[in-house]
Amino acid sequence: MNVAAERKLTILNTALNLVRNMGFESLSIASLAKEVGMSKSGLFAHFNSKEKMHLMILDHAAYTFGNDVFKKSLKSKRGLPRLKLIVHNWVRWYKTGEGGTCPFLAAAVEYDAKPGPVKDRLQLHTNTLIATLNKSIELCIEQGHFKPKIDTKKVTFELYSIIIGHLVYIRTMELKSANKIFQASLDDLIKRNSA
Amino acid sequence: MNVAAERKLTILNTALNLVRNMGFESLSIASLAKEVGMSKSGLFAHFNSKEKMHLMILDHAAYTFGNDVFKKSLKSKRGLPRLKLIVHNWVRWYKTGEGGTCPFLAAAVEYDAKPGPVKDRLQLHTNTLIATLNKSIELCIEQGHFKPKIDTKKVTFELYSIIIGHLVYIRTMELKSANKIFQASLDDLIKRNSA
DNA sequence: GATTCAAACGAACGATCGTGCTATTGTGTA
DNA sequence: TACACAATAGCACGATCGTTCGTTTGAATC
Repeated sequence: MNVAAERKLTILNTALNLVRNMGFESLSIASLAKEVGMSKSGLFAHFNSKEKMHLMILDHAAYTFGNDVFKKSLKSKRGLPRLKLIVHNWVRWYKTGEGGTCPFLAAAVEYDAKPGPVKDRLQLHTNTLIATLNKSIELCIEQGHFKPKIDTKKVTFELYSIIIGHLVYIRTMELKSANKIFQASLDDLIKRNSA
Repeated sequence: MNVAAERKLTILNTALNLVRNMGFESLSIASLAKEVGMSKSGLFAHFNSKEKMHLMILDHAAYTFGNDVFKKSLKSKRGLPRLKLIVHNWVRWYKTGEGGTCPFLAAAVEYDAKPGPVKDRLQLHTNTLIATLNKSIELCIEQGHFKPKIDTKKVTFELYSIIIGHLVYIRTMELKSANKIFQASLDDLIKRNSA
């Protein structure tokens, strides 16, 4: 990889980590520069505006998430095994000490009520995420693992919901039993929809 | 009510609205002062520090939420009717145009990784919220509406999850069918646990 | 080795941040 | 009505914000 491209990747990875631990607004260009180890103006030149920086972080988050969660699940057989791996990868995103909250959730807090390019991008990525999850549930039907009659939109919603719920239980409440409860709910959800 | 107390209520209500639409960090003392219509230093005197302001907003959010969602549900008969009203009141919190995201979710984004009094308070309120929800589910068992054998912690988790999920579907994705999907999931959850 | 061009830097800008002061206003009580 | 005191305002502070500018560095090209 290019030297310049590597540098940019380092910046975006660092930025993503910071955003996932303190939100978007708290991430100043100066603090990010210090974290990366370069000057404020030097880092600024990579983005040319804070809004563009936010957009790039959002894109990088989507790219990273797509890789870590969805792409890595392709090595499992399509259908239920793959769906399970997706959930497993997803949950790992929140559990690792290096991780943090969902970057899209962080963006949502600050941008849901602020129309503009950032909110649009956030919406795009969130829609893609849900659509991808929905697709992998449809695959479960196709493979005969789930009942054909189920409402995949509803199942997608429920699965996404307990993942976000798990995030809150783990990070905000720091509940010891969060993993166990989540797993029980997940198993139950799968059982309800299994053929 | 006292003039001073009324003023403080106005300040806190305004602050809460702002927080629910742009997060905690974006809420500066100056911007809040302007919104309320008073001077920066005049408003500052009410809190004496930004951290204390965040704490008071958090407390006010908990108080308001407790009133709007839980206290107002007491007029319904205990058990399932009351639980349904709780959920109804809760969802209304997100749907009104004046509303916004969950203030505790907003705080979580910025404070989950920052140990200190604010995170402690956030944790306290979130725990209380979940405990109260759990209690009202236990009441459903007591009243014979829910099966006695169900794991109330798990049901609480699932109910809380779809409410948060609904919030994301409504506010971030702005999905037209969000209400319908949520209602279907809610009905399903109730049916699964009904005696 | 000279030239070129992008990357990074240091310094500075106006604006705003949170936070102290002191003075002034307003409210409730004697 | 006069007094006491809380509430608010005005002003200034150092720090930090996003941003601009001109300069310096470093690597690739000729």
